[in-house]
Amino acid sequence: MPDSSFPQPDADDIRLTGILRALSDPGRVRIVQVLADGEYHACNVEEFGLDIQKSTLSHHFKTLREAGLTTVDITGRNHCIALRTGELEARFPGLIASLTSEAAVADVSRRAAPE
Amino acid sequence: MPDSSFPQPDADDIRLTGILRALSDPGRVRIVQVLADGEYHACNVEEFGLDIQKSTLSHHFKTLREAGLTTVDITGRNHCIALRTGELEARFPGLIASLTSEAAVADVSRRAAPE
DNA sequence: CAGAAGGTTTGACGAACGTCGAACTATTTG
DNA sequence: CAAATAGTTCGACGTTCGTCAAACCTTCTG
Repeated sequence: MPDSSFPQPDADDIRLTGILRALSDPGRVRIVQVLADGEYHACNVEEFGLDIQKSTLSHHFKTLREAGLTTVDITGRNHCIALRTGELEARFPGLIASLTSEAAVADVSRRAAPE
Repeated sequence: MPDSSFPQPDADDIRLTGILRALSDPGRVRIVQVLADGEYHACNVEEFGLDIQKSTLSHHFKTLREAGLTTVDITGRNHCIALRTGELEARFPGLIASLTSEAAVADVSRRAAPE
């Protein structure tokens, strides 16, 4: 059960447009791809290698969670997030798989257009 | 071959982040879903049922085309667009299929949250 | 209990975005 | 050739977004 102070939508309330809106930022796509291993990951900057401040990262976490993509686990002062893989697959079959495929990860890793 | 005055990226230059950026607008997602039948569709407002002005629609067409999602065919004064289905599938397998699945179309059709 | 550690929240700022109406271009029709 | 048609481009507008630094809140540690 998710922590009540970090609300997330019910599975039925996850909207495709909300997901796509959340994934319009390359950094957030990267986060989802890192989470694709199904594990919980610590909510710190090093974990995702994103060269942004922690307040910005926290904002991205919030955006992903409110879109229904992630869930949070809090133990002590450590926050961890994970993909809601099962619920997302049930709702939009194949979507997460295609976004975290080898081709997708390779494309996002190569950040911008090679000049 | 695409018309030179409506440039589109080569298949290899289609970026996932570009696609997701283009699809962050619900109207553009809707357009892609209408195009999912593989046919060319006229570039007019009625075709997509989107309650926006034609200048706005044209802006959406441009965004989709520059992201590599669509291609244009011009005959006389009629412009038609189609999804670049094959190239997109080759580049990001399963992505378009998941975005235009029955579940995805149903979700986007039900525009906002039911109160 | 004082301080450190791990993240979140707040407020502000500039950039990017969706939208529209008006002007424009090219083609077809009378 | 003049008017109509199909759609794009331009310029302007209000809004939303990503970003950061600073303040904040909990939990852990000495």
